[in-house]
Order: sequence, then C-alpha cells, then structure tokens
Amino acid sequence: MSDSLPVFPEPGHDHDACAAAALARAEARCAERGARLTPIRRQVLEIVWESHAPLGAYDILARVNAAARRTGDAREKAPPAVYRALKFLLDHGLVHRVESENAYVGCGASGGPHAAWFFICERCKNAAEIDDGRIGGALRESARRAGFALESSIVELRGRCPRCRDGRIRA
Amino acid sequence: MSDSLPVFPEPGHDHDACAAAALARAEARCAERGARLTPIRRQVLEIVWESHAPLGAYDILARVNAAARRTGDAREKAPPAVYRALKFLLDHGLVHRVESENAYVGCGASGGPHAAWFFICERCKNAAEIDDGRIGGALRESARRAGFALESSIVELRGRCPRCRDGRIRA
DNA sequence: GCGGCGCCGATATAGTATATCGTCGCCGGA
DNA sequence: TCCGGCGACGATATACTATATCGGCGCCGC
Repeated sequence: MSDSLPVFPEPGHDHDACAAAALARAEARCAERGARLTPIRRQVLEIVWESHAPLGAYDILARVNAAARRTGDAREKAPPAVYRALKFLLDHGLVHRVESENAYVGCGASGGPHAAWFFICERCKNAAEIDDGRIGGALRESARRAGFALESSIVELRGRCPRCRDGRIRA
Repeated sequence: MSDSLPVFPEPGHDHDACAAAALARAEARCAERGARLTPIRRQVLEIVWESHAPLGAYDILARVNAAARRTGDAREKAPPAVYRALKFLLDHGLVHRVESENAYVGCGASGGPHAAWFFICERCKNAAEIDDGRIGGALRESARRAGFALESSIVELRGRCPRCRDGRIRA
C-alpha cells in the first residue's frame, strides 16, 4: 500500500473510468458506514472528479447550478449547500482540501484515513496524492525530536509534474 | 545552521528581546538590499511579532487602527495598506504565511531564503519553524522518484507543542 | 524642472466560508 | 397510530480574506 508512485494522469488515462471507480469507492464506503450519499453530495463528488485539478467551492457551486439550469430544475443552490456537501465528503475521506489553493480534490485512495499530501503542478494544475512512507517517517521523527505531539500534517509540494517538466523553470 | 530544535517559546522567554531581535534582523536585511522598511511595514512587522501565533491580516489591520486611535492619528487604514505591507515582508522573507490559517507569522530565521515549514500548536496557537534537513531530504527524494520538478514546499504540522502536551488527546 | 518610480490613500469589488433558522421526511419508540 | 428526535436541506444574511484600480505625492536622477 505504501510508497506507490503518485498518479498524475497518464496520456492514455481513461478518466471516465477513473471517476466511476472513485464514485464506486465512495458508495462502498458510505454503505459500510451507514452514511447517506445524497444527490447533492454525490453530485459534488462527481464534479470534483471531473478532473484531477483541485476545484474551488464556488466553481463547484457554479457547475451544480449550470447542471440544474440545463435540466430546467428548481432554484439555484446557495453556497451552504455546497459547503455542507464538502464537509460530509471531507469527513468521510472522499475529498481532500488543498490549503494553498482554497480548493478541493477527490481522494484517490481506497484505504482508510491517511494524510493528505500532494504534488501540485503549477502548469497543468493537477494534484497527485503522495504515498511515501519516508516523508511520514521524517515528519514523525522531526516531531518526536521536538517533543511535539503530531496530530495531523499538511504537505503541499508545488512544481512541475512529469508531463509538464519540459520548458520548466530551471533552478 | 540545519537541524536546530524548533523554538516554541520557553517559559522564561523574553519576548520583548525576541521581537527586538527580529526587528533588528529585518532592518539589517532591508539595509543590505536597499529595501525601505517604511513606517507601515515596520508597524505590521512589529504587530506580527507581538506573539508567536500567526495573525490574520484583518487582525493586524485592527491593531494598526487601534494604535492610530490611541495616538489620535489620522484616518483608519484600509485593507490594501496591510496587504501591501505583508507582501513586502513576505517578499523579503521577514514573515511567512500559514496557509492552513490564512495567517501570517514572523520569520525566526536570520539566514537567506528557506522553506516555511511549521509546527503549529492547536492549543496555544503558537507556530514554530522547523529546521530539519531530513524533511527536506525526504521531500526532494520523493519528488525525484516521482519525476516531479519541485519548486516550493508547504509543510504545516499540527498538534501539541511540548508545553501543551499535558491533557493532550491520546491516539 | 521634469520624468519616472515607489509608496501610499481611497474606493470598489472579488472570492471564500459560516451562522442561523425554519421545514420536511424518515425512523424508532410509546 | 402518533409523536418526538434527528439528519438533511432551503433560504437569508453576514463574516472573513484578498485584490483591482486609480490618483496623488515625494524623492531621486537627469
């Protein structure tokens, strides 16, 4: 489970399948937990999974409302609807918040709770979860040495993903 | 220079001296660079150094204006005044932004550019910069393995500082 | 002196997030 | 069956964070 390479989408990436798998994982997890993946929650999760780039809450809201207009639906949703759905998804580990962008991205992991560490490409904007035991080890060891009782960790590494490195800024 | 223990304030901490030293470092750095530590910039830096807890931009603004009222000064400052000062201080490495709190804290390092990695205590709210070469090594190694061209890194570790560990939440 | 530049004042607006209250529907227990 | 609680959601208002833009002023170098 540990130390797999991060998953920036490959050129041949079948994103529909990728998103469908994420939705299936979400349904399974909600079923396990007796949590209700209501229509708005499911819709927000689908929107977040439209790409691998973190999306702002108001962008999500705009897409929810655009979809409602297309289907001739009722009134527009208000911000709290989206924030409530995001809170549910965050609480159940189905999305992560990217602090440095005030944005949200689907959680690609199928396992239990885990730290939300990301590579974030400045060019294509995609975020990929990092699954690297050594980072966790270094963080825990650093906390131990400092006498700090570590409860949660935020790691957001910015730069260029493998596909966007050409034309990169050289140090 | 590397791997010093993080500096959560000690019980006997002489904070006035601590802040004065930070101001002196700032003046020295500005002098070196021909940058102007104008009154508003200096005042914002002093306010940020009133404690080791990150402070929001509007809290800083409120203190600026409170001070102006105490001295019977002119009109209240507006938000851009503070944001401009913060941008200057960030650009010159005199403060850091704490992404997970939308807040700003004084930079405790005297050296050149460095990553802004923090321990942040959930109880006393203080933030301490981490200076640990192994974390940097783990991050760089992880990026190298992933083919990711690392440009900058955000690390914010939340938990309880040594003085606040008693009564801590046990895992 | 005058042109450029950095700094700041002032106003407006954009972008992100939460508080609060009322209603509805479901489900379980009296 | 009825009631009570609770979770979810609608609706409105508001708080909090940050930036765009324009104009004026003072300094410095030419």
